[in-house]
Amino acid sequence: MKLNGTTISDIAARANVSKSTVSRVLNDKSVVNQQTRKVVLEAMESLGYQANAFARSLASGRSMTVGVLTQKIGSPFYDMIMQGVIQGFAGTGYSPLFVDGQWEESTALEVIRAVLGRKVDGMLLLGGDLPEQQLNELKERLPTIVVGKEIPGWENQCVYIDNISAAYDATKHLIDFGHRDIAIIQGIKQHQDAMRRFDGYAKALADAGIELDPGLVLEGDFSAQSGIVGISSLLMRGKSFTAVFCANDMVAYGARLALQRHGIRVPEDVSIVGFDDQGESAYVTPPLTTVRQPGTEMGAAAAAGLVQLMQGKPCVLPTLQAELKCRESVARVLR
Amino acid sequence: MKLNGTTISDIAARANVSKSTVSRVLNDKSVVNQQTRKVVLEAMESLGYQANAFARSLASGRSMTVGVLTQKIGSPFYDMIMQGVIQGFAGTGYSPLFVDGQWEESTALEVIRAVLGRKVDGMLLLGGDLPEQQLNELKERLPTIVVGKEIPGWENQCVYIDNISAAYDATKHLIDFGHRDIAIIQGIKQHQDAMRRFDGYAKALADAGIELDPGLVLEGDFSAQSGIVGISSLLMRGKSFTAVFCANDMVAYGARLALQRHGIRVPEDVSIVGFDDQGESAYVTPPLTTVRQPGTEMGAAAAAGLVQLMQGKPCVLPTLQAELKCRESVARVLR
DNA sequence: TTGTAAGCGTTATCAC
DNA sequence: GTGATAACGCTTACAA
Repeated sequence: MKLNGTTISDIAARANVSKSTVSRVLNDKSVVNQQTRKVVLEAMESLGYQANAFARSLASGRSMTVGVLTQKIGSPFYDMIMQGVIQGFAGTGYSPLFVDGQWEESTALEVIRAVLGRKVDGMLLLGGDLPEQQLNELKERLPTIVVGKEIPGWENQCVYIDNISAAYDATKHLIDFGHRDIAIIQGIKQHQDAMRRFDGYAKALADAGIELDPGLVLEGDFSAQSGIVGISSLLMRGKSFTAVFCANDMVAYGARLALQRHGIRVPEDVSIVGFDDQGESAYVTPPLTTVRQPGTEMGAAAAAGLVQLMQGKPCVLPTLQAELKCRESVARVLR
Repeated sequence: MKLNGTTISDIAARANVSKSTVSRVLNDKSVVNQQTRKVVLEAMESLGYQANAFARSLASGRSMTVGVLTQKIGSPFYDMIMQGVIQGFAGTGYSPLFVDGQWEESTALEVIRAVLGRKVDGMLLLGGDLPEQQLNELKERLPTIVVGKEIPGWENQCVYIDNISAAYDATKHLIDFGHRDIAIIQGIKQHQDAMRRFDGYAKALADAGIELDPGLVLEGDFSAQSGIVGISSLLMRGKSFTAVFCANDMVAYGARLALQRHGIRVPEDVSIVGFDDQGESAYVTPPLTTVRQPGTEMGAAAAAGLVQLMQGKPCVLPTLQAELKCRESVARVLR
């Protein structure tokens, strides 16, 4: 790992060729004499040459960098996606530049500006709620793909799973196990995923001929704390229920804890299903039945698609399926 | 959010000044006439100017970017640190460029090369085990700070907590509660943190006059699975123990699950303490008693220190303390 | 306080 | 196949 400031000229001199030729072998595109190429390569090797990415970008107009806007580095689900994104770009020559929008529109706009100043060749938006106009301006300007959200008019530039049918399946699973009084603790209200998960829940109930009881739908914000609050509210009001569908796994953890605090057993007395299948969920007690979102695959698919787009090729994004992981937090209700 | 390719010349023309002047107001450093500055600023505003970071870096030699080598984006503890790093750089003008070493030396070296090609002004190393020589070459070349690890000869360039005394405290807590047969499920063997946590455990036992029973020390790798395996091994061999100190929280989750599978209650029959205090730990059942590592603070401190270093100032890194969070996974042993 | 001009390390366009 | 040479957009002495 030599760490010097060797430039293209140095190696040109060393190899007795012109800068142009060096540049050619560097970019591998145009044809260079086998022998010449070899000499140049050797010169690079011995001088420990490392191309200056800035000079390259400035001259070529391409940065080989893509901006990745996250909403909160550190959230379990987006971490999976980020992993996938990293994997997806590995070996493509593009480097992801992560910036964090912190769930705030103004912050998001600001970091996007910053990243545009770095002349990224493309943009990956992980979740988040940018105003439509900004979104479209972005899309106009450079290849952009959105992960974890469906946006009208962005067909083929969004990677997401069908939250409605995933939530439908989760709820139906509960119904199949004999549950009828199924509570739901929701995610952040304006959040697209949260709304769709509710819709799926409602639809499953409707299809099973179960009337939706507003007293069983609780607000929440994707946090464990909101799971605790949700259960407490239910209990305090004396609502009877045998199952809870949680907006995500963190909410499920909180719900499970609150239940146990009240001496209510999971799954014997109350069943729980979560959403996301974050890493811990297979190991909590009882192991959580939850909807697995293929986060890694989503990230990787988005990255791959973006690379296609940046190379001017059309891109086809796969339709990814969520999958219900049946573990041990759901039991058949005794009748 | 205008997204055009306006350059310094455009705004120079618009403001009837030279490029140099525009550059001056851009960099805020040298003195510019109040009136002139105002005109230039207005021109920038109206044209939606966004400086080209590459051209800037190429000309100035500074990139205002720092490379952050992570070991595995997505691991709970490093996520906390990353959060802190992002916060720490916010508003400083520097942007972190995250690259992932994947716990592999060759990968790490490769991504470091890549990041050096991007002419980062500094490096932040989050954990990881680079060979000493590479490390020192790096340090020679540019401001570098290591987080989560103590390296001899890098005094004042490492941010870490004292794992030995943290593990000592955790173990002592168990001892204070009357436990004497305390098992430990370790982290990855060569890992510095893992070794120190073992040392702290051993020291606490020794200080309490408890002989260390090799049959109670289990290998592990920081995964939940290794927690399960550890407990199973203990049980299979019929070892008697009343407490388990786990290398991290994931291991603790696994241990707790394995215990429950065997009908052993936590904390009534066996107490557990973890390490890290990842976000879920306060909400699992029972809420986990664990050592809280101030990950966010560590990341932020490292970032702040690096900024100092990059500006040629000396930096003082704070000594951060781990803290035992007593929750509900530890009980007094009945005698 | 402001302007001129020489780079910074590459790529890209022409000739040769 | 290869080599000049002009960009690329900005910073920075050096003058004015």
